[in-house]
Amino acid sequence: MGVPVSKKDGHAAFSQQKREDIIAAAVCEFQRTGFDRTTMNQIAEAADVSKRTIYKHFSGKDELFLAIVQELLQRTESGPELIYCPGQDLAEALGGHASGLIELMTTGSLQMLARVTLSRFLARPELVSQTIGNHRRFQARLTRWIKAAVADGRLQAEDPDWMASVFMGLLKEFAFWPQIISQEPNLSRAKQKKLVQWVVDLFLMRFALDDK
Amino acid sequence: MGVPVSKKDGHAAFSQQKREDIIAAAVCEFQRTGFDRTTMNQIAEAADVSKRTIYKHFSGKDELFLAIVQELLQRTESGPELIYCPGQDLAEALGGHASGLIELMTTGSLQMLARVTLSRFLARPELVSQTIGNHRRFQARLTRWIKAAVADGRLQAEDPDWMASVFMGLLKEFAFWPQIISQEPNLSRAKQKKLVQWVVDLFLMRFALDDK
DNA sequence: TGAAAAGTAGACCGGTTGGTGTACTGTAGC
DNA sequence: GCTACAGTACACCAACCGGTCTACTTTTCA
Repeated sequence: MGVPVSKKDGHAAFSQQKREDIIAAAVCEFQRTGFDRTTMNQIAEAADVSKRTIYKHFSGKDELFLAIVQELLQRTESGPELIYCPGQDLAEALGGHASGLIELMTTGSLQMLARVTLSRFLARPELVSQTIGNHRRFQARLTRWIKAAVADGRLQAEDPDWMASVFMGLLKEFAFWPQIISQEPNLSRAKQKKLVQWVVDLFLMRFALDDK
Repeated sequence: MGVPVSKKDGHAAFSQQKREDIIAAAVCEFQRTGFDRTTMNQIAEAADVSKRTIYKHFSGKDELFLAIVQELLQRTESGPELIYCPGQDLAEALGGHASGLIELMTTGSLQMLARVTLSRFLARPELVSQTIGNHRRFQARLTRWIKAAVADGRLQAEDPDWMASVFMGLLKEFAFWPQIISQEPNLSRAKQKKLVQWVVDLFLMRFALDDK
């Protein structure tokens, strides 16, 4: 059941490769045709794998989907780090983080993943709590950083979750939603930079306690 | 093909009623079970109509879906009006508009419609350009208002689309996306009010040329 | 090298579903 | 009553799809 992992590590290499091929193909096909309209045969063919092999790795279509969600979570959660250090230049730290986030959001493969999972989550809302849980999860790092900065007396003592949402909301409004929904082209480097600067500026103008 | 309209008006009344019943039922069922999992039989039963009748009105499931999207567009586009008047209190105008938007976003039936259409749009991106077109369409009114205010010398002369997106993005981040995706409860009246005030405040602090 | 594990090809099945065909009723104008 | 058209009831179909089975080959590694 689940992932077949041999006792000896080396044994899994070939198998692991197949598994990844399947996931990659599934993501691609789900994105192209949507979850319901994508057939297992289609995925097998795209992965260049026998259909039976898919069922050796995953109990069924649903588990395949879950594996994809896990992949998405892993990728977003291993995103840009953000650690608060006293005396740190706030603008610089925030700017770096924002750039990292935008980089992540503008990755083609991540966008595809996001479309697939979002589409399914909208159709079956009960899946959200079962897999992702709280959507604030995606701003946990930022929230933690803000808390530390507040505790250090450099940001206003408002609700850190609120503050993080302001920050993320602005980034997403320009660098995520239009691309995900309307398939607008990614922001150019120049526009990315301008956006980051603008958002960081706004954030600090509104929430910073000292200007330096 | 299309809507069957008899030569004599009176004749169409019954037919028209049936058509509306079908759409209403389809909306309801699509919301409950999602597009793909909703069957034509199910819709027919919910509409208290023979399945054959559905096919007399719509060529198939897809056309039924399009009719529903039209309904959604109509409802959002007949949303809160916003007209610029010289000498107008900017904060008041923006605040009123924001409240209207939030009211719309927190309507249960609209949220469900949004989920159905969004889910489908994410799965079949080509439908977006065929139906909604540009996503800025939903902020057209606000953009027009901003343009007028800029022309009147009361707002900074930045890109009005950008400014409108900042405004809308913040509202959506708190009053739309969490509810649509994670099924979070709607904002309480108090929180709504606080959000509106906060966003309007921020917007004017950043973009207004005079403070009064 | 050889046995166990993994992968393959493709036939197969049961259930579902969008959509039709058909024979019928109800109604409204001529 | 006749014609035309909307609606109805329901059997029916062809296609599809998730998943299984089987007999077979390939890979892995002790």
